[in-house]
Amino acid sequence: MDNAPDRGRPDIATPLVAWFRDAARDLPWRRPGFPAWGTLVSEIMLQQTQVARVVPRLEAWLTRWPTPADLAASPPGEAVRAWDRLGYPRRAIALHAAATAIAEQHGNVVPRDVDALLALPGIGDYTARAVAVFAYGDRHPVVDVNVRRVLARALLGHGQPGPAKAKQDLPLMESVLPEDRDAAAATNAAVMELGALVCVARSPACDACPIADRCAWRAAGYPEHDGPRAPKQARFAGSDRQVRGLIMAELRSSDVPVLRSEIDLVWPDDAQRERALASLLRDGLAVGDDAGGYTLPSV
DNA sequence: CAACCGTGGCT
DNA sequence: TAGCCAAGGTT
Repeated sequence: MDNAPDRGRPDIATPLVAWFRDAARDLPWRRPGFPAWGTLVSEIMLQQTQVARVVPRLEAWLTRWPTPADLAASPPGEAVRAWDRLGYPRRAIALHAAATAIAEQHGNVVPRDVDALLALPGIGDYTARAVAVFAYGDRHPVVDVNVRRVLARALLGHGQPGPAKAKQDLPLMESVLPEDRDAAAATNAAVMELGALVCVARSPACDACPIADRCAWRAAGYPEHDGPRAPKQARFAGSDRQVRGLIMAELRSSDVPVLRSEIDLVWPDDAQRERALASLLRDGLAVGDDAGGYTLPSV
């Protein structure tokens, strides 16, 4: 047990892991024996998507496709349909492609190596490490928005994390991790859970925080955020994203090709509708057939 | 690096 | 209620 903090920083790992043992939510991917494939699917579903919306889709997904090869054997359009309304349906296409690569190039076993995971479509810096740590118990820093916020507050004394910089937070999280593998994995999960349940973006529950006594932000009197902020999300109403979503809803709900005349009904602006449809075709989320209809991808 | 990519919960 | 925010990734 080596929990010695680096660089004179306070030890947040020990109290957070102790807190996590009691406070951790009972989530599917924390069940004993949960497969690495399930962890991979869950992490992709969880990208920018709340836990409560993911859980039911995840369980249905794993029942239908218990291994990567099972998913690879279905058409990608079925993955898009099962994705339902989780949003960012390109993730479903990427997950299908990742499953195909795992089945064909990795013996149907989800890779354990971070670089091998990074080479899969739809898997970036966060997801690769999350799979290596949460599915395989390896020792890597896992940095998502929750972790960035906890570190910004507890260690740097900032109210909010700055814009996500290229891997700048990885060394900081690394400095928090105990040497021991299992303890490091638990610390990753605990910091993330604190950010999700207690050290939330708005109205953090500092009274219930297990590291309030060593929080730099609290010690500094909760200064307002000064540095650069993360960029604001683009307006959704009236956006191309909304139009894409409306077209995708049509395609998902139809067993037969959707005619142009039906797609024309989902949005009044011709140019924007055409732009959205073209981008869906480009992304492989929609396919045009010979008869001028559109479907989800069947191959 | 900035812009883009869905959908819904929460205050 | 309008806006913020969510276990990010790709281009």
